[in-house]
Amino acid sequence: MGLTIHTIRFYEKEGLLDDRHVRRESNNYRNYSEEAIERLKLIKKFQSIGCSLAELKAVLQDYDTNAHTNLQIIDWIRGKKKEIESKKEEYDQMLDTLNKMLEYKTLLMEDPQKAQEMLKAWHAGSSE
Amino acid sequence: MGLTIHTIRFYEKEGLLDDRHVRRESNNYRNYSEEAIERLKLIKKFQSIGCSLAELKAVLQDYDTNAHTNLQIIDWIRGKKKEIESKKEEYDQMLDTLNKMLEYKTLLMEDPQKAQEMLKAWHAGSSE
DNA sequence: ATAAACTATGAAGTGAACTCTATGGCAAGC
DNA sequence: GCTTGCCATAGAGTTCACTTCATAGTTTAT
Repeated sequence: MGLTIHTIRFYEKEGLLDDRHVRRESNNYRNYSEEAIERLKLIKKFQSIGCSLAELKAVLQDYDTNAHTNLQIIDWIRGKKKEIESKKEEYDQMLDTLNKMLEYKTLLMEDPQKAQEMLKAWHAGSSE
Repeated sequence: MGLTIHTIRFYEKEGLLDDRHVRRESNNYRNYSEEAIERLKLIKKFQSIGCSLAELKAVLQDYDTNAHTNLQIIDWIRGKKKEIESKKEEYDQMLDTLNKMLEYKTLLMEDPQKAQEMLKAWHAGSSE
């Protein structure tokens, strides 16, 4: 599933997987449960959107101890949603920027003079 | 602008800023041009969407030498756009997941039994 | 039954992106 | 004129997330 054995053991060592996820066979070899696979997928997903392992560890532990922190978890989820939404906006802005760059570079190949003008107009507007 | 002096000097050392951006005064102190500020903003933006400094260095250098690589830059921009778009999709999926988690956790506080049912349904469906 | 290929452990190493330290020059305030 | 504070440099240290290494036990293939 795209993770090396070393990475998974590293996660285990860091406390992202516990006894429920990793059992030992008679020869001391690791045996990963279905839950482990679900959890690793979850880790990959959250990680890909910028969560650190430390953050994930804290949240996952809270999450599965089902402790007295449901409200805190709900807060965390809400916060994450906000983060993701603002990240998406940033991405939209970047797409705008990239589109401008693309337009400029394309124009530069077709009509360098007009490209120059475009550059000036852009610089004039970007001071704000 | 949210960067320490150390970070900026580090960028300079790494070749992300050059003579056009950083001039020296008679006492050898650095003097940053307007272009430097624009460039640092650009770096911050691109970095925040996951570009490495190495990648930025390469692209920026190509970009401002105005060398024979316009087509390559255009390709890079197109590639980046794709990346950003798929990243945005990932974020949407994450929002879904978070919404489900939120729903579950909220339900757990109101009606633990129903929450259990929800969890089972979710696990049954998530095998795909 | 012996070698090849897997598993285990703890610990050291890597690369990215800073961040800090040590040392010293210059400059302004009291 | 001396301290305080900013600037300079080179280089060491830090954090994160792995990744590799050294060593040793286990399983499988020939």
